[in-house]
Amino acid sequence: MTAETSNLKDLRTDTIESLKPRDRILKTANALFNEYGVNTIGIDRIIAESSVSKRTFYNYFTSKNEVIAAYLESKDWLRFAELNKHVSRVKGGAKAEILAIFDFLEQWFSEDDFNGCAFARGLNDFTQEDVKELRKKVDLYFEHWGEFIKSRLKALVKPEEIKVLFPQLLSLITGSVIVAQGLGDAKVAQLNKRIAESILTDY
Amino acid sequence: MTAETSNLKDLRTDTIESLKPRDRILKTANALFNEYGVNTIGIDRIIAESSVSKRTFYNYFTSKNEVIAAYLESKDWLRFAELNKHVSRVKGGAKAEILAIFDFLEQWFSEDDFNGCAFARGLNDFTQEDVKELRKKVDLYFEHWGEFIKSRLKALVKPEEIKVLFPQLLSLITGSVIVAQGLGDAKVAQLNKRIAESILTDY
DNA sequence: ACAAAAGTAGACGGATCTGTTTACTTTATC
DNA sequence: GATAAAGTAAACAGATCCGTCTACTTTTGT
Repeated sequence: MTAETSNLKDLRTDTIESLKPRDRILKTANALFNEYGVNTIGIDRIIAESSVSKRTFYNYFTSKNEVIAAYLESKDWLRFAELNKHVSRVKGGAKAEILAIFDFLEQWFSEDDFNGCAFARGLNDFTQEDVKELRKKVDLYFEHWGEFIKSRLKALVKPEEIKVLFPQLLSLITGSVIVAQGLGDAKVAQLNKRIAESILTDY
Repeated sequence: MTAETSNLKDLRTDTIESLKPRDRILKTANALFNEYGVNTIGIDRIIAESSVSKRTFYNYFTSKNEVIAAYLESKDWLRFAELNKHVSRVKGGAKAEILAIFDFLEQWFSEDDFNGCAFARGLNDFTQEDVKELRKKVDLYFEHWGEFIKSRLKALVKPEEIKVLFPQLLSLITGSVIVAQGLGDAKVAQLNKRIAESILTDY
């Protein structure tokens, strides 16, 4: 995330009116993209709901894709900021930190604006040539999960076992998201935490 | 699926030229929707690539949404037709049949046109009012997974345990899809099969 | 063989979307 | 307080997309 980019965490506590134009745009875009997806939301809608003129919009962003990129960057940054904050309170080493992911997920799924994962969406949305840069943001997000999980696994298991445990844990995480979204059931995170415990039981 | 609707399995073996107009449309739409998603593909593209006139298109389908609906119905029908065929060869009762899902998944992920799950996409694509009917098709698909899995679990465990095991198994399945798509790794299905074995180990 | 059905080709209207531009107003800075 | 920066409002071009329609040709059934 660039230095001049506000992050969404700050924006969440402010009212739209109190924000500067650029942050109003970001906050509105975040809400709309989150609810309806980046494809079905147009620039005009973002402009109207953020009470900003079109000229101002294009003064801060050179294109729609750039807003989407900023949206993804913010999501990525915020998700891991919150995850790290959550995990930092956990005592018990690498294993406990991995298991804490699922408590974090349950919390996330319980937010009233939870609507699936923007990056899982992105796997499907950003397949065309003109959105390759956005697809890179998606890949980055999954790499961040890789860094988070593998750095903990390294303290627990041998390198060969990471090749098994990492895809398994990532499946449990992403599967939780889909099931929570599809069945509307946040508790699935705790059910999958039990599985994570069992596959890490010897460590 | 309605009686006059051809299924995609039949269409796969035929060349485009040998097919009747309606089937050419379906086959082309299937390929394009699968690769680029239903939102980024327009009617004109489908018409051009299926070598059909616009009039003919609208003679068989009253709207774009109707083609998407037919596409989803075909996918749903074909997926469970193949899954049931796969499972029917398995000896070993309900548990073995559940585990066979993951072999089926690996096979699916290894297809060269694998590009994630149309219904996981649909969870995100079909949120607007005018595509409620399409969202219903998505819900139906997940209900079919529920029927498939729960009917087997009933033979193995008590009803309360189904409430735990079903979301867990569905997470492993959907998580496999996302990870296979995101990391491009079909082998994740086998890794998750091990987990499924362990959570069903006492049955 | 001939009429009806089904097909092709493609123009067209109306809507929508992105991004540019013009004309004017407010805000901020020195 | 004057000037420059930043904002509003909205028209506009160009592209795309869905669905309708006209005009013509091919196929099919009896």
